[in-house]
Amino acid sequence: MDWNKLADVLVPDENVKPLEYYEELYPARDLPQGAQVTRLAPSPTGFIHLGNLFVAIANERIAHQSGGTMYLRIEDTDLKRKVDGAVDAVKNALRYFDIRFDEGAEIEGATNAYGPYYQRERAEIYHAYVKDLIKRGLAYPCFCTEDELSALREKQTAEKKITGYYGEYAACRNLTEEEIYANLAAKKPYVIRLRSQGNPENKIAFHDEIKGEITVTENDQDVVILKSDGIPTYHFAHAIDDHFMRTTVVIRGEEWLASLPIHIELFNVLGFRRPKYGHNCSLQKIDGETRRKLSKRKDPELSLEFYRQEGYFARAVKVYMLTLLNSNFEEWYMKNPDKALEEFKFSMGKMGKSGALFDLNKLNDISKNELAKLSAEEMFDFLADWANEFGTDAQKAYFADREYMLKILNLCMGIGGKKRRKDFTTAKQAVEFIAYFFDETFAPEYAYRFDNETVKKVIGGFKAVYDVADDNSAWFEKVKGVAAENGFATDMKAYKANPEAFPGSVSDVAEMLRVAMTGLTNTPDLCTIMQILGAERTIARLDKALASL
RNA sequence: GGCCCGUUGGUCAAGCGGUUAAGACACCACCCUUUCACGGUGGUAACAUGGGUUCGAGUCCCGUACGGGUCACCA
Repeated sequence: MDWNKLADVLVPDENVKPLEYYEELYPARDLPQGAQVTRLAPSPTGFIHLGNLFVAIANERIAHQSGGTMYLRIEDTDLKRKVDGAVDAVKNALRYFDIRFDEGAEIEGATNAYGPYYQRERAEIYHAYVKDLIKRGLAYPCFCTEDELSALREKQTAEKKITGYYGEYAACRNLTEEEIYANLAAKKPYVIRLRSQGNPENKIAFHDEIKGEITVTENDQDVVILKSDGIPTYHFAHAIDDHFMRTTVVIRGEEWLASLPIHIELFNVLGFRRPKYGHNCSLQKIDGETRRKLSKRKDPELSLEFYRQEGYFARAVKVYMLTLLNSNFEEWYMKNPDKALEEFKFSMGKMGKSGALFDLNKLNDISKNELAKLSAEEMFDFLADWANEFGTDAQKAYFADREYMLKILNLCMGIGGKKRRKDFTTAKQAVEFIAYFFDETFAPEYAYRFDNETVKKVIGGFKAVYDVADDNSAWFEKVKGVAAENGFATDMKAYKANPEAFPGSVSDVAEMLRVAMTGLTNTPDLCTIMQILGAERTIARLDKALASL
């Protein structure tokens, strides 16, 4: 077999440059000692979810805290899945979470010296190396059809053999020169496969940056490296691109662990030095009885876009991701609540070895705490931005009167008090929560824990003495007065000591008034709410509540 | 099914041969309290399982079970 001739026929010289050319075009990066080069390499499906962000944050930290570089590469080798605008979607989603790329696809102002960053535009490089492999007898054309391959798979399954294209099953591996040229002359479509030299009996010890020492078996699959359209498969593109883009660390989901043997062989055969790998466990979710990894298809609610729509505070999501990513982050953050997240020393070794279950409770708690750090003005902007993009018209209108809204926010956030309140978890929830401050959206569902007669007496009694000019203590004295008139305990200690002696306490009286005013049982200080609403609307609401009884 | 990875409270998790087995979220109770919150204190609750090794095992080894991942001209 004349491999040189075959290589020339399959990949004519005029289509590629000598291999040294590429090595010179993409020289080793000039970076300080220890600096890491990482990347995010999504396929442009337009869908980016929490798992992507999870990996992105890890890659970003590893690169930037070492003084290195992170770039964005687009794995668009599968045109069936390509979606227009997907690259912008990825960039926007990540920018929302403050993940910045130093170079790569669509990254303006960067040198982008290692591009192109779209794999489809890198065909020439792949072809040059495919040609080299063919010359060396390490790759060959395969003319098997899809039907033949699935027939093979069925046969192997029936015989309980390992499925795949390997060894004796690799029919095209040993095609004669005549057969190959005949097939080519007949214009049969073909792919290029690797002629694997491995033996799965051989185990290789491998150090994974996250999982530690693991064992992998040698690859013996003659995997496709170039598809019939001349575009490489992921495996081949990964080896070529991460070599020439001079990636030093590849952090990717653990679903790639299974194909690591292929990648190891590819790097060996190409004569490239491997990057370090860290295979990180995928985020999981409970699906009925079982837990499983987050999937694009099944979990659209875990799309990053979902978090924007819900109005999650970006920093909160990031903090949550970090607590899942590095087990010692949470402790560090508790000790250093005011430091920049970037000051935390991120380490791959601290990444979990088993998949974490996504916990909305925890995220919500973090969100409340993060949001409680904002000023009223910052909160205004955050909520207004969300409402403008996702809110109803009525909700957008909330923000027309800035002074009024700031009063509400100061109250709801507990600004000026000893301790901040933590009523808000997301922009959406917050905007819905404050709906009762606006008559257009005030739609109470009164639910009292006392009978109508009592409620009527309480609300009526309070209305009779209410004066908008009262300060907080005068106001509360009146609430107590109403309580006393109706036999309710005005002293919590006395009430607790002997609850049977009273129908309820001031607390219950306040709750009735609160429900009447807001429709809710948990709102900030009622007195201030009445002040913000003003005398006229307060009376109107009390009347409305009375009327409903 | 083959191969790989994993298994500490409901959830996230510390732990690297000797601990009363941390902490956070959630939950419960109590305290504080001028209503709602915030906050504080305390509580319930865990090493999948069977064998080894060892004076001693959550920690090391082997098996079992269970869970996850993967076996494409998708990434």
